Amino acid sequence: MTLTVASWNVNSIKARLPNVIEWLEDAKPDVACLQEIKTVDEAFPREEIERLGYNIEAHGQKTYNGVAILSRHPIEDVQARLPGDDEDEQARYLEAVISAETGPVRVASIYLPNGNPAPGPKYDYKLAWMERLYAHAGRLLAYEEPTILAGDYNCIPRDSDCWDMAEWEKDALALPQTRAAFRALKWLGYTEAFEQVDGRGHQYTFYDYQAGRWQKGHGIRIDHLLCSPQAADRLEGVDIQRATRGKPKASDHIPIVGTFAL
DNA sequence: ATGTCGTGCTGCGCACGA
Repeated sequence: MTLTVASWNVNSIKARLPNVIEWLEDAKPDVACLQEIKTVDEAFPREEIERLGYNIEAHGQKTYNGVAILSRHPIEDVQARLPGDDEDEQARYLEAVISAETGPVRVASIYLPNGNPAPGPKYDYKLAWMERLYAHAGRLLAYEEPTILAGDYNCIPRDSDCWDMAEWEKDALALPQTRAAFRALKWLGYTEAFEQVDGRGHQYTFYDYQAGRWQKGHGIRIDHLLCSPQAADRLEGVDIQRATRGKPKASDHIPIVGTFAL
């Protein structure tokens, strides 16, 4: 059996609904982790997506942030919010267990803080959030399950993951501390799916709407699938689905889809 | 290069976040 697990920052589920529906019909991911749904759960366009055969769990808020998990298989043990700060009201983390045919697969939909401008309180929040993710991701490894932490990490891992490092070296997405915190997740025992099966430079998942970035090929790779050993062992391929970015009313992010023998 | 989107209201243009 194969299980495909996708991550896509849709930049508003309501504004993006036609694009999301077309993508679900075309790519047919088994599991889709969405970010920046930008809506409260009550206003999530549930029926339109359920009609395509998906179960839905959402953790949203008004205007900003918001994450969701869509799955063709049953969704269990849903956990919203990243542990470690009860004061944190931003909807950036949703975790659940997917009952795949071969057994349980844990997935999380992650919208990691942007952190700009850096330095400053927003960057402090980003680094603190990454520390909380580190602590939680470490605890998840103890389950020894296939686990996929999918999301918009707002981290450019390597110089070759952007078109021009000179434009990014002082940005919260590429600062050494950001990269170190991302690497720390890997040292825990998580495998970054794209790096594992492909690893080429300049395979971008985000192109800013501004300044004709898409037309110029000026993108960055910031959407990632982090796999526990039990998921990494089953990883067969990763696809960055560039065609979605060229569609009318596209999100500024591109879906990344991992295929697992699960 | 202050360029483009999406949201929501101090609302029919603006501020904010990205």
